Amino acid sequence: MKKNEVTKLSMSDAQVDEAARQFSVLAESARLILLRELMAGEASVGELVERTGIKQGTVSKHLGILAAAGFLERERRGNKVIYRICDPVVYDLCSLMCCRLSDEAKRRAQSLAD
Amino acid sequence: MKKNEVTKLSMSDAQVDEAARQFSVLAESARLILLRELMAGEASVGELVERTGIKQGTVSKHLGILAAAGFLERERRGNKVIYRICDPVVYDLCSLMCCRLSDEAKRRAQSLAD
DNA sequence: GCACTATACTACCTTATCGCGATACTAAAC
DNA sequence: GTTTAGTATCGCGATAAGGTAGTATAGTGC
Repeated sequence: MKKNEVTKLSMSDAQVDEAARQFSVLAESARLILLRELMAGEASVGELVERTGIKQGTVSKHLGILAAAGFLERERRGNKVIYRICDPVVYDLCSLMCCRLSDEAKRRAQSLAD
Repeated sequence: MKKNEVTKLSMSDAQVDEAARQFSVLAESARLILLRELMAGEASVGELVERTGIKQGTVSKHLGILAAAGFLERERRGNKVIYRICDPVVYDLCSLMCCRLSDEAKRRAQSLAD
């Protein structure tokens, strides 16, 4: 499957639903913050709670959602659970979105200059 | 800003919020369906209503959301309004997600084989 | 101006999901 | 086996978003 062929007309409605579901997993500030932390390397739930200030239950829930979506993988290590990014696509998706945001910012600055 | 530097640790919480908002725009089946149609070329609201079977009010609303997010641009042509994709990033984001989905499918098939 | 078509806007209801607190589970340590 | 730290889950209230119907606005042709 080549990149530019994939999205043109070949997606079934079921695939569209699934894609939407995948995007919705990334459409949450808390989850992006967790991903951002995990981009620096694997971490346990407790470490992420400490670093982000998000409540434990909430962190656990979001990590579960990210793992269920296939972005993260879990590993039990003693009485801790380690999460790490297991799909490099995460980096690409976030990079694209970030570039897009900076471009938008430039565009808006341009508009203001008029 | 280089691609692989962007998302590592440099995003502020405000940028994360904005990124989440952008992803949430794509986290909707109806909007992905409209994007899929528009990937074949520009189209009017009426044409999109016809092709997708989605109600006019709903189509108009979603097109408005996509345009507000900077994915689409509007052009009034007579008594019709034409929409078209104005940000090529859309193709990349959707391609990445589609490739990811097919990979996931393969992974799941592999798991079933065990 | 008047009818007709195309698009946008508003209000309402429904559904989904977030964050939180409390609680239950799991594994190590004693 | 009991305790303790770490993690997961459940139930709740609140908030946000989607879909629809109805209405308003804008352009076209007579």
